[in-house]
Amino acid sequence: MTTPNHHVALRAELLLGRRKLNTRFHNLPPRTLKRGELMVTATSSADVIYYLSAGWACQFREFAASDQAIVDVYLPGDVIGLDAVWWPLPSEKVMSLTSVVVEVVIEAKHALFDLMTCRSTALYIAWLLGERQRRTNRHVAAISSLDASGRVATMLLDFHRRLSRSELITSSMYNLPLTQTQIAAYLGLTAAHVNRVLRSFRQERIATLENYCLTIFDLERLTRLAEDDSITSLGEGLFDEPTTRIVSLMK
Amino acid sequence: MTTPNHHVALRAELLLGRRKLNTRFHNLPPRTLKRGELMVTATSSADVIYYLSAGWACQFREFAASDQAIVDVYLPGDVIGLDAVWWPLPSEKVMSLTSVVVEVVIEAKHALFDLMTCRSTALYIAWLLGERQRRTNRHVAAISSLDASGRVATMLLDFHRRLSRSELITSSMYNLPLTQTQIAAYLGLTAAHVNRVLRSFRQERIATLENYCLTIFDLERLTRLAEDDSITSLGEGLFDEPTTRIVSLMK
DNA sequence: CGATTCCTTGAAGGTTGTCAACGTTGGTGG
DNA sequence: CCACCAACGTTGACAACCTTCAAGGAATCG
Repeated sequence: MTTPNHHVALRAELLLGRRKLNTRFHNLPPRTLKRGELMVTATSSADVIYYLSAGWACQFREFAASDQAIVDVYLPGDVIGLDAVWWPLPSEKVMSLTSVVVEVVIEAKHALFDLMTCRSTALYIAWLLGERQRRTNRHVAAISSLDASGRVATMLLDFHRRLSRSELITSSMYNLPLTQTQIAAYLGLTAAHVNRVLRSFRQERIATLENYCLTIFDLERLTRLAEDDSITSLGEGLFDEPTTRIVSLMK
Repeated sequence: MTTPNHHVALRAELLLGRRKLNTRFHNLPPRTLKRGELMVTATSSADVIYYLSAGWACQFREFAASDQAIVDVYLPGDVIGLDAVWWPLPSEKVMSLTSVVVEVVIEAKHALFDLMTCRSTALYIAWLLGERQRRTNRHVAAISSLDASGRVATMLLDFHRRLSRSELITSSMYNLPLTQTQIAAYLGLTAAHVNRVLRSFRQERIATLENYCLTIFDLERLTRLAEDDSITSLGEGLFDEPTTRIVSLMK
């Protein structure tokens, strides 16, 4: 049914939508924020959509006082606020992790009507939301089924892949502006244990994180850690039928 | 800036979009699936969007053989496949947890063009994607910062809230068609430990899960478990400045 | 040079996973 | 109808992983 032509047409339409969205803020002055500032607070209504031109940011949720979970990390080129525009009060906040330059895509909720009137823009926005969802799904799977070293490895590789895709990452080395406390809040661990995992990575010559700069030594082993390494030997289950093995969640 | 008028207009537009989307499948015959069938497989391309009329389903990711993480659970009234339409090969699969009735919203990728041409439909689809993202964010926060009983409590309350919103849940009692193994895969635990938590809930007269039927006895305590209960006494941190306490992720 | 934040490390303890076994249930075929 | 089998629930003992707590060091900033 779906011929390659449709893929091409969809891709072209998405690119057009991105261009149209970008024209919205090319005449507006960008905003700059210092490290640690809140972008989408509970006070100001959340009807703002930002384009993150430079710097990192994170979206987090406060459970009780002094206990926060980082839900997502935004890198340069990401769009912030798409998931929160629809609701009057955001349940999460967005904070800059570094100095940050943002462009305002829309400022008030009624601008959504203009935005979604254009088909290519609407397609592009849905595409952005879908991509974000996919990223979060990977994160959920990693957090819920990998141990600490697997989670750290997944995070390091995810940042690396996203940076490589958009910016020019020369080699296996990039700037990672998260404190270990923030990494812990992102991965569902404690800062102490993140530190231990990083130390083991350093000792095993897999990767090292010094002064907020990550260097990957052994990409292959890092990738293996990020996948599920709980299966080291497969000798015992050799006589299982393939059906029970493949869909073991049921039947 | 954003007056109440815009909220009203947005709400009206969203309702219109939902109606328009529903008309797409009101003339198509629904599909029925048995329990444990795959809906969005890797073999058939993922260009399908379903509306889940009846039954439960789940989206899961396979790490290695026999190790699966359930990323999301779909309830009647949910739309399935919105996050995966854009990509040629889906990284996750969707499986029915019960017998299921689904309506086909779109069958092939090029139908997206029609869909997004209409502004109200485009708005509604973006709203659906945003709602899904919010739900996942809550899930991430719960998994990464709550212990086992907190996660189970969060899940039970989430299902209860979603069912109450759409269907007619008489009281604090609903059908929960997940096996304990699946609950574990959803919450990042093991089946054995889920069992222990459920037993403690039963013994403490908080809630009970028997024959896939959940009964909530003590809604208040369940809610307290779902929030962060790591703060039992707040006597020690009394002299902290409020600033360091509120934004402890930084500064 | 305090003061603060962040990194680092060790010891102790708790929560959770692993493994094994058994009981129950429901479905299937003899 | 019964026997068998598979899937699910249940439980206990033990180990592993991770957290908690505490303390100290390094770096940055006023």
